[in-house]
Amino acid sequence: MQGMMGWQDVRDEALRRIRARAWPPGERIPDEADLAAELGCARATVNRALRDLAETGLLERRRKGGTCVALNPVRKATFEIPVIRLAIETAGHRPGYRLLSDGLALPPDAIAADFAIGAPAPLRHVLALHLADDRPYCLEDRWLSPDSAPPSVSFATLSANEWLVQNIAFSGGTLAFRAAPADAEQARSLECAPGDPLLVLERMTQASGAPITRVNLYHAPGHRLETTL
Amino acid sequence: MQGMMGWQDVRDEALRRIRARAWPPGERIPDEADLAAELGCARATVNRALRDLAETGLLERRRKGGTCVALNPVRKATFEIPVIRLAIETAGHRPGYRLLSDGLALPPDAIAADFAIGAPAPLRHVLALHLADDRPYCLEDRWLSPDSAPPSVSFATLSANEWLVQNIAFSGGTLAFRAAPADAEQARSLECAPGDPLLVLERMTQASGAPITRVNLYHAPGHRLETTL
DNA sequence: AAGTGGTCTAGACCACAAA
DNA sequence: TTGTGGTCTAGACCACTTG
Repeated sequence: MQGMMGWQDVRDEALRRIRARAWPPGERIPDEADLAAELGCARATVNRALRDLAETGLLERRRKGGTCVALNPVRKATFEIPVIRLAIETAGHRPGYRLLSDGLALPPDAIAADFAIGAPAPLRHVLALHLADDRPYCLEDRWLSPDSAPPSVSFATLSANEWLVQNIAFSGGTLAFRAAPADAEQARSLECAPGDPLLVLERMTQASGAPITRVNLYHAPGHRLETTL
Repeated sequence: MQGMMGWQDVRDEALRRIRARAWPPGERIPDEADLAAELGCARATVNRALRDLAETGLLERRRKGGTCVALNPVRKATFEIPVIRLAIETAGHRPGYRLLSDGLALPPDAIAADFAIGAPAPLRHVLALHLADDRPYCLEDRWLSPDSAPPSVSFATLSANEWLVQNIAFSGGTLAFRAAPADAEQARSLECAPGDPLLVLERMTQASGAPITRVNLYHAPGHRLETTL
């Protein structure tokens, strides 16, 4: 006995063979049963290990087709999207929050399209500024479906971001990054110059298929969103 | 028998209870054995389902502590980072590539720090432009460790991006997004105006602990990086 | 038709952390 | 100390897909 082979050990051994080109890119590797026999463990253990590598994009698995080393290992980067206030605290700063405006308004076409509204209808529009150590951190520009938050809910002290996370059953959505120049209003809020490049995070949130909220987060110049591969 | 309960069914049922507040945020849920008995399946099946929900941040699990519904569900967004050429093709465009410069140079301090170089030493510096339908798509600004690519390797027709993916055993690294104004040279390459906001993707790649390459990808104005939650 | 991964099961032991 | 999740096992059946 060469010691207990846990699924992580099996995964590491497979990784070693891939990196050593013992299993070259594009090649088919032995099937689960053979590997289990060779490594002296159950097939379920091998399955767990190879499934893990497949999830990270290093292996491609197909029934009957077997398991191959991916030709173009697609890197998968994972970002954690916490509540803004927590992100600020985690970075070691004192969070602050200021509601700038809150009322009904006609959404621009791009937003209306996201809400799949036929006829133009006013939506609740909330503008708020998040601060880190009293300096502008990001500008929250949010449109809300009437179904999501009753008008009685005030975002004066608790950000919509936080209220929604705690009160709405989230089920899906999309996320996008882009860069955009600060317009006059954004520049005033974020205390930067108009035209300064801002990192924009666009989020669309749905619950049970229906759009709940559409938010743009305009981050102050210099902001970096980082993760580990 | 109420039909076969697969682990995905168990996961969906748990999701339903979380959203219906039958399992309120912060509360402890029944342990695996109880759920298995209630749902009429094996504990391993319940384990697989709850582990899945824990990975997405909806549940928090601790040995002996049991399983709780997360108080502030941290969303995890996953981006797929393919080879640039494939990203362009996937978007339905014809990929193009042009090497702009390739030679030894002294890296700026920020880059040198990433390579953990004590004394200033020249590194291989590659500038290349990726095109989509003959229009600028992104500018690749890359520094290479001497260990990674032998000087004999030419990036004239095959991008460094692609060569590295296929020839270097990747093991880890970091990724960051930020927004930056185009400088004069970037503007010329990307055919935009100086100062235009660019979405910058900074990537640092390591193999077995040693830095391999450091790249900045400057995306043409208007570029959006999207994903699904 | 047949090979391969996907999953379920029942039982067991272990590791960790809370009481 | 003890409860809970983490994992392994051996065997089984099924689903998909390729030849």
